[in-house]
Amino acid sequence: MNEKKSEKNATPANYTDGDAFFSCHVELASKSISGKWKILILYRLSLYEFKRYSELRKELGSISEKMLISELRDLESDGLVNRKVYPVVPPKVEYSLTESGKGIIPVIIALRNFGCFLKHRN
Amino acid sequence: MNEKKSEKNATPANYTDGDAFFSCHVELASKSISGKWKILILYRLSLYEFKRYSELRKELGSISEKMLISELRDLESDGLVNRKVYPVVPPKVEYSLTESGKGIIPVIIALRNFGCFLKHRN
DNA sequence: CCGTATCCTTAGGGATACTG
DNA sequence: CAGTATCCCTAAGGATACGG
Repeated sequence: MNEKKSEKNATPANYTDGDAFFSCHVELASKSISGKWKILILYRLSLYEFKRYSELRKELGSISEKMLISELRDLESDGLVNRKVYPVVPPKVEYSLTESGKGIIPVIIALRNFGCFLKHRN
Repeated sequence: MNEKKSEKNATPANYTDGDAFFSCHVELASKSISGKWKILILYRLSLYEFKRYSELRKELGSISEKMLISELRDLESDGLVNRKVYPVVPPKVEYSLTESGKGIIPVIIALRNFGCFLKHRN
């Protein structure tokens, strides 16, 4: 993995992958989580089997209705999030990660670790 | 890790962590890579020990001068990227990941895997 | 409860030209 | 080569009010 490039230091990381392809994959993935709220929403969803709209809203704190719903719609059309409507009154809607959506979990974990590291350096 | 929540399904992920803290870490990390180009820049830097400005620009293709330089400045002041100026003419400037910056590598790898997975589903 | 609909503001980002 | 300096514009995001 870490092959010597010069006599002095090793390359930080060689992912042993076709370069253009790799970039493309990273790009693809990062696009699906772009925006101020997407990863935080996905993170929240990853903590529960199902999550109601109102709960999500409460936990995310400062997000506006508009943003929450539009981000959820994006994630839904990307196939990362499932929306389940119960035909009851008052309305009940539950969101959850799809199988594809669960693929984001390792990313979230890595991000958590990185954030934790950032916080405690110095 | 995956404790049963109902009789039917397991919780997708319980990170066995203080919830508020966790969210905070994820948020912190995601802020430092927000923006259209940051992860792609970090990814590029992670592939090499040092990378010259012009090379970076070439590899990133469609990025504008303004964006590249401002993203690099952001990353620099976040302590993720190092800028080394050689007092020669014509000018030569090399960018590299700091030790903190290298902490992003697992995130990039996870993103790559996720992107790869997204691409090949169906 | 779960959203829409509007309006509004800012900043993210791009194009181009110029400089030490 | 490695940036600055401008100008410009769209869309991301926020606040609020209303609707099924």
